[in-house]
Amino acid sequence: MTQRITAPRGTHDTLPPDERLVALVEETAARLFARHGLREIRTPIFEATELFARGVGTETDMVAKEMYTFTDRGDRSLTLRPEGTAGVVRAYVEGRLDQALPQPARLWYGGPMFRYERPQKGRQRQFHQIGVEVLGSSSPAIDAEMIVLAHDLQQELLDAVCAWLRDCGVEVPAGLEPTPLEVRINSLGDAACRPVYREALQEWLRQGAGTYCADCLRRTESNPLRVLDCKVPACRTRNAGAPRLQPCASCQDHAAQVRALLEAADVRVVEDPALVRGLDYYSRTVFEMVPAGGGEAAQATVCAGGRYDGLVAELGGADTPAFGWALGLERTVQRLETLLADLSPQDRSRLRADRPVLFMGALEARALPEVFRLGVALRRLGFSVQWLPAAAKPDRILKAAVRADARQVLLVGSDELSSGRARLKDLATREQRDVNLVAAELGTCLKPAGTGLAS
RNA sequence: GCGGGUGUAGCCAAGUGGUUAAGGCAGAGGAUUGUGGUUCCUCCAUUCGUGGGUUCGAUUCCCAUCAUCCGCCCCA
Repeated sequence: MTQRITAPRGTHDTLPPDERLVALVEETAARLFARHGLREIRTPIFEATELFARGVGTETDMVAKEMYTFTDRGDRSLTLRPEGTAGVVRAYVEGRLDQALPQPARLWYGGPMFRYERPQKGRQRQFHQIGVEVLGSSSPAIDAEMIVLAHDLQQELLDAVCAWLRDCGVEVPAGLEPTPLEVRINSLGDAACRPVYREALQEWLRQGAGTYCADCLRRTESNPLRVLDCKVPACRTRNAGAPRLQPCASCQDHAAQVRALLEAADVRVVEDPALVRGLDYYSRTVFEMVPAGGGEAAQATVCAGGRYDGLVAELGGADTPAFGWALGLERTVQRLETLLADLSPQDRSRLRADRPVLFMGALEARALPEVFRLGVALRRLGFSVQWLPAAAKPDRILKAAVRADARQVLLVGSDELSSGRARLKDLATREQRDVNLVAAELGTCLKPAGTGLAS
């Protein structure tokens, strides 16, 4: 046998029934985005390397060691995008969306991202994000609106999956759900107050240098805020006495308003002063959604984002405040999968996009064209129809119909061909009724199947 | 990038330095003579992730490699 080619490390195929889960997330998100007036934006999967270096920050791990960078035949340095925001901002500036769209511009995107990392559960080299970006407003109401959106999306997803299971005729397992998410939030300050704090913190850390772990010593110089996030117990204790950010008046005000608005929307948040994001562009509000109860799974952050008021200018646009977040598609699907975890193989096999309303089979080869013709006509009328592509005995067709989870079944043999009539059987009630072999007429006799969200 | 675990069919999984690698689920075909999920029968790994080595002989021991998982780093 020839050498088999496998999927590259850190990539995966999406196979049924997960493909439905993925589509459900995409559909649900798109629906919710539309309600918020967000428009989709599609940007290239690769960009000039310089874009990420400047936008995300040269010192970040993402840029320093995780980029898929290559040189094309024109000797340009290009990089497979490791995140979505930089590309969207680039397009916003390049496409003059500050003028072409009413401000703030409300955008969403989705697609694959690439980071060269050691794969683990919840962390792939090619993964997918769905994200939102609102550019052109510094209002705390935007922060709050987008965080509420992220929060509500998760609930809608659970509802959508449950609805889908019901449509498939599968019992929704009681009490079986993913651990609830909690929204953690922090303010990083702005261009006025953050540098001052950073300096002060760095100074404080250097004084106590001897008592910190090696990572923290390194981070003291590269990214002092991150020291506060260290998990080593000794460092944690020590950090309790670290100076806190003294946000300037406007930052305090901003944070307070975000808090108040979230409260008004009944979204509970956990203030987390240690919350630091790994990308340089964040300012003021940052947040992430993690399973409540803290650290069971290491790679469990489902959604994260924040305000990035300086990025647009950094990338050559006008001074434009903005807010955005991204959710990890695989991590989201992983959570939803817990709803399917306990299903029997029988139930599992019923998980499909669309339950057929009719299953057809030919009893003799000469009836096959008629079955085919009817099937085509019914599908053109909008019905979900399946059939056995070869003549078979009745019990065989019935079995196949049951396995396809069809509502009704129609057998066509020589008797039916000559009379032009056949018996339409309901698989649940076993009742049969006489129908003409005319698609339009047949259509009126078909019982609607559960159609899920597709309808 | 660092440290560790695992790798037998689509899934779960037994197994041993020695001719033919259990079993279950799923899948395919058939029987019960134009009407179904039961039952019954048959089939479904020349091969134990891959490549070397040790050995008379390796799925079993050793090395390498690949993949995956856990922790760290970091992140969605």
